[in-house]
Amino acid sequence: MTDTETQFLQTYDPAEYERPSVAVDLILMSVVDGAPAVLLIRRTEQPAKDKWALPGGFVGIDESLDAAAHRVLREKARMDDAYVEQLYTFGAVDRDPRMRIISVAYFALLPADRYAAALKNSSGDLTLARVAVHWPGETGGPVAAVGEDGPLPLAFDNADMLGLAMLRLRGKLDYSSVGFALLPEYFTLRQLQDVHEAILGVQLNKPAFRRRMLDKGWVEATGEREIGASFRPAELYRFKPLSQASERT
Amino acid sequence: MTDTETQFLQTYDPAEYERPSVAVDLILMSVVDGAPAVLLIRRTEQPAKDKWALPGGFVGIDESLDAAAHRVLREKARMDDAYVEQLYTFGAVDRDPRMRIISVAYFALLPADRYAAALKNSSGDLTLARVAVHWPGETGGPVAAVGEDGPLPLAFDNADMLGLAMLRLRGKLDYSSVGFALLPEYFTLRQLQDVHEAILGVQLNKPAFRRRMLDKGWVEATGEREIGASFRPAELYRFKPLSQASERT
DNA sequence: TGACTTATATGCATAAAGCTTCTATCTAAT
DNA sequence: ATTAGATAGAAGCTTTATGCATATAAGTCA
Repeated sequence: MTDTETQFLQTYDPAEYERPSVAVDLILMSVVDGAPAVLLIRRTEQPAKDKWALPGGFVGIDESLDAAAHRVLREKARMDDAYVEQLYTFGAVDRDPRMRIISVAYFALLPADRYAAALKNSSGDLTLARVAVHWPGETGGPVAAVGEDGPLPLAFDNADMLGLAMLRLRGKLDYSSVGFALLPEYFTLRQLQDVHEAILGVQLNKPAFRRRMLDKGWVEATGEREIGASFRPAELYRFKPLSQASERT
Repeated sequence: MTDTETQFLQTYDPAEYERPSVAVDLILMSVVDGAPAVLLIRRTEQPAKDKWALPGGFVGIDESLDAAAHRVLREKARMDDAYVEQLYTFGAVDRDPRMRIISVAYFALLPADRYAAALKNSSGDLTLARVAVHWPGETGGPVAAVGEDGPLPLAFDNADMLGLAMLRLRGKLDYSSVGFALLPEYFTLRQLQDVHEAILGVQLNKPAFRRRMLDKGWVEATGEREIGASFRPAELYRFKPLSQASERT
């Protein structure tokens, strides 16, 4: 910083504007039993008491947005090392009845088996709800969450956040490697296709899907085969990031 | 709002967290003479004095993010009625030396001829700088702004914002109708192709481009032809939004 | 051993996209 | 009036991606 900049700072009044609160919300998704799923927390306090909310938290004054998202992932969702990507910032004036809160939504992806521990210790305030998308393709719009015993009412604008996350996921699935964040390290091409079908909500053609995945160069055959299959075991593949950094954001 | 929520609000302390400032920055782009261009404002105050910055402003406590973006478009960029879309939120702790400022970047598009009035009245503090993208395809990364007399140094993280805007634009150009926001109401297919080539930074095949545009059903022939052309005048087309709402976000 | 089921490969039809070439239509020069 | 020059626009061929049907391979289990 230059000397003149330092001088400037001493005369600057940062209290000139009334400031909103800034939060991050996490759309932590997975694919469970052939359907997209999202991690929700039951609200025990007002507002929106007893509704279900995305894990979130306020952004600290000395904390970057990305750091806040990872902190929420750790502390509220009890997970670590997920694929995390900023999604959209929700800034309607009345989106939270308490006060003005601007929320930066992040979406995060983890394979289904990574949720088991967190859900066990949660004593019912955490749940991995099925996501019910009622629009075709990439139409967009809010989506609902469904638990074991029916629909789970979502707090605030969380249905919109969830809808936008599904939209983004559908859009990125085919030209980026996000899909692999939903699978364990070793997987069969059938599992990969199941994940794609769950996210997209459509059936895909098997030979074409397989060809496309292999042609993209994202997957690497291991020579190993799955075990415990009732019939012919499929070959196990591994995700192989492209050497050329040629992915969209 | 329920009675219990009202009761809750009376006991809630909104001053619990130290809050960051929230701003919006506008990447207002166009295509001028076959090259992408962006509207910049010369900074006359510290910090980053004499550097060039994207038009921006703080978000009012009773103002939505989208409303703030449109206000900046009107007041700082002196434009109205542009295509405006939220891009990304920049939240690094030290991105502004004055204080913690989280900035929600919006990108906006206007045809080149719409800038003339604003630039005339601006007495040199506004400029429409050429955007120099040095990465191919959708690699991503910061990009530079170039004025009449060479590079224009950008303030803060504005080069990153500009880079992300170019990336998003490249990504959306082919499957969404954003390209038409850069053209006047009536345009030739050649003009449309020129815009696409400027944004993408590559030459496109003419017959293929024409077929694709016509097949998508986005353009509508008017029967009119351009005037003043030195040779055979091309037919004028008009943008025709699809009846089915089938666009990605 | 053979029926059953899924994995994997192959061949064909269709559709989209790139490339080349041809024709049409205007201006401007002679 | 005629023609050269330049671009618009159309048509045909080739290549490539994708959908679909089918054949073969490789396991389990009765």
